[in-house]
Amino acid sequence: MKEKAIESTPSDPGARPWQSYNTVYTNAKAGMEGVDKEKVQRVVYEMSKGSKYFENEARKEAEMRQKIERMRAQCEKLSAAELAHFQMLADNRVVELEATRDLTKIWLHVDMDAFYAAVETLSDPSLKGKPMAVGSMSMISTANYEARQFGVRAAMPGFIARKLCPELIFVPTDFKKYTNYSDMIRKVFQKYDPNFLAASLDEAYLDITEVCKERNIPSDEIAKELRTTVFEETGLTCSAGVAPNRLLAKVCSDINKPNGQFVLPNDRMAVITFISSLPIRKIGGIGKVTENILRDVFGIKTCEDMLQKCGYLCALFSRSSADFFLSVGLGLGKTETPEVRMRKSISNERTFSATGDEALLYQKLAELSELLASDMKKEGLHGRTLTLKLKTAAFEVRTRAITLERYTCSSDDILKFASKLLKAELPASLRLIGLRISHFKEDKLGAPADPMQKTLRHFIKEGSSLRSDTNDRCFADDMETDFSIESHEINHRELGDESDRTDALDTNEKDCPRSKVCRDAMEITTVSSRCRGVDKANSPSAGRIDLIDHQLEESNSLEPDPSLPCMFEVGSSVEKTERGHSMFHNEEPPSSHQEGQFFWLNDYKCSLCGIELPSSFVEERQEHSDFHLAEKLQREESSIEPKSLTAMQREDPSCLGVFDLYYLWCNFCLHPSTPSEGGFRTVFRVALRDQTASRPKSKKRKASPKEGGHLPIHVFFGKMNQNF
DNA sequence: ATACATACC
DNA sequence: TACTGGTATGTAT
Repeated sequence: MKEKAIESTPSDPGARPWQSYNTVYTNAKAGMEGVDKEKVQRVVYEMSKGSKYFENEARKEAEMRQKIERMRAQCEKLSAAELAHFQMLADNRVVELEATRDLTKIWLHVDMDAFYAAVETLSDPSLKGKPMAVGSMSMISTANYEARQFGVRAAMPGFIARKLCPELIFVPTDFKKYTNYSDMIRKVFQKYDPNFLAASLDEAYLDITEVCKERNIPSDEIAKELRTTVFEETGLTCSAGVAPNRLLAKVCSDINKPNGQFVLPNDRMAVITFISSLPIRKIGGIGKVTENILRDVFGIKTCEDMLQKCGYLCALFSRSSADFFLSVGLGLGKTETPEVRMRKSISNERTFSATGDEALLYQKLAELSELLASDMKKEGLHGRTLTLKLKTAAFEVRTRAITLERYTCSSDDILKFASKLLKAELPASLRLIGLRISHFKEDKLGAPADPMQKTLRHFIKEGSSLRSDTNDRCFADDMETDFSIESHEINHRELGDESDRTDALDTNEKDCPRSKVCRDAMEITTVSSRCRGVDKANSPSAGRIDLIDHQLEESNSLEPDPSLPCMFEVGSSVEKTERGHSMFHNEEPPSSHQEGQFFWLNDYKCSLCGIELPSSFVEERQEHSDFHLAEKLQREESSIEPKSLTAMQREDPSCLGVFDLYYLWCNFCLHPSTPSEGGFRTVFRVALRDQTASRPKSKKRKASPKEGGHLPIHVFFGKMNQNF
């Protein structure tokens, strides 16, 4: 009796189960061309099979299949009339979208090659040439190109990666390091487009239209030059894509990765040709699920297919989704630089080994609340909507949200409501808890909501270029606080000690380019005012405001360094006292520091001598700022809490309130590394000089006349990272 | 306004 | 042993 051997073929659904287990990291990435994909998939499958994670992935996959089936059915039950209707709608929309095509801009997308891994290789050159991954056994952030040859990829758990590549070297992530390098490359980007858009630590979009025009250099040479400069500055390679819009530029930067570039000319036919054969998955915003849906429901594989099926797309998707798909089909994308990019939420989450221990869970929640509140304070954010995120031991994600009566940034509030939300979900075995705050406070006009809060405008002379006439409505005339405005020219001497002042600056100029910057800043007209409306000596509002009005655009000499957001003055501005602390509170400043000289802190490191702040300094300052904030809030009760900058304040810093400034000083200056995300658009710099505090017993400095409980603030206008 | 899903790095 | 963390946005209710 002859029986046919049961032979598995690729069409047998159960024969090669690994083929159907696709995750983000089984997808191809730059540098994975020669990889045995079949083998990688098999290993990934074998390592994952049977786990909770795997089961959840299977569940998600099934849901996706269901969705696809639903949409298929929807397609089929479309009548001929309906189809004709949507087809017409779609055709019209395509014409409308085509009319928006803008080929006048040249966008460049820069993407560092294996950024984290490359940085780590710089710090430890022995890693060069060896397969290496940044991350842990749980998760890999980045793999270098050697590791990618084994199928090891970002977003792959380390233990699977090790299976694929037993000799793989793991390096733990060190965000501080990457942020440092990120600041360096952004400094380069800024030269080509001061308003460039940072997409992440290692990616940015630059509008190079102007540079190309001004220097009369083709875009490919600009790209080449930029990449060379980045390499010279950092030793890191990057790839670039040039195209008429950001969507295409992003696609282009991936084409000749690593260490390459691709230019798509500003020509409609070139764009159409380019896009037509492009697989939709290459487009940013189209991920695994969308790819599957578009392929399995509509048979769409390339961007060209989007236009082919535009009638169906308009029939089955929302307006915004359909528009996006049609735009992709036309090769359209954003070409303008957004005015301001405001953060919309802030969150944190932690994964831990799954537990149902409620005390433990509440403890984690408390930790997250503290963390979140502190992050919010750093950015001056106040939000109304709190979202609790949970991941069960089975990897199911749940979110529970509540919108509060009033805005808050207090960890007590957060914990209180987060606990309520959590309580309703217990008992549960959880492996992750997260908290998010959104719905931030911002009144549309960007004015301080506190009528008692003086804005910088109050301290600016009539006719000053910073004064904008449009907004006097913000400030009632009947304010109790009275500011006597005294205006005077200010020179070096007034800001520092009498002795050796000029010499100090001159001697140090070569070694410390910063000192030049500061000297220029000091040669500017100052307006100072005195507030006597608030009695408390310590109150931030009882300060004398010294406003140094300065037009950055007209003076390149004050070009601020975005990676050095915080400025202090040796010997006077930063001292260890009740309300101020010095880097050098237990010792004399190093000899490289001159009395009255300004220096800059970057990641708590001094720009002059590189000395690092003692951690006690950081902690003390944190407490200090919290103390004052709490005190202020308590005192002000009803009204106004400090906040992040509004669009208007960015535009016109004279809208800034005194409390806002104080807040910025407390919470921003103390966290100089905070603003490294995002571009460089914001318009000013703040430093506070506390003359009321008692002087340390420094031999170099005699106690200077006290200012009778006033708290002077120096404000330097200049460009700065937009995210603070 | 809330819940959940998708996407990106 | 072990499958992240932070932000934005779309979709559905």
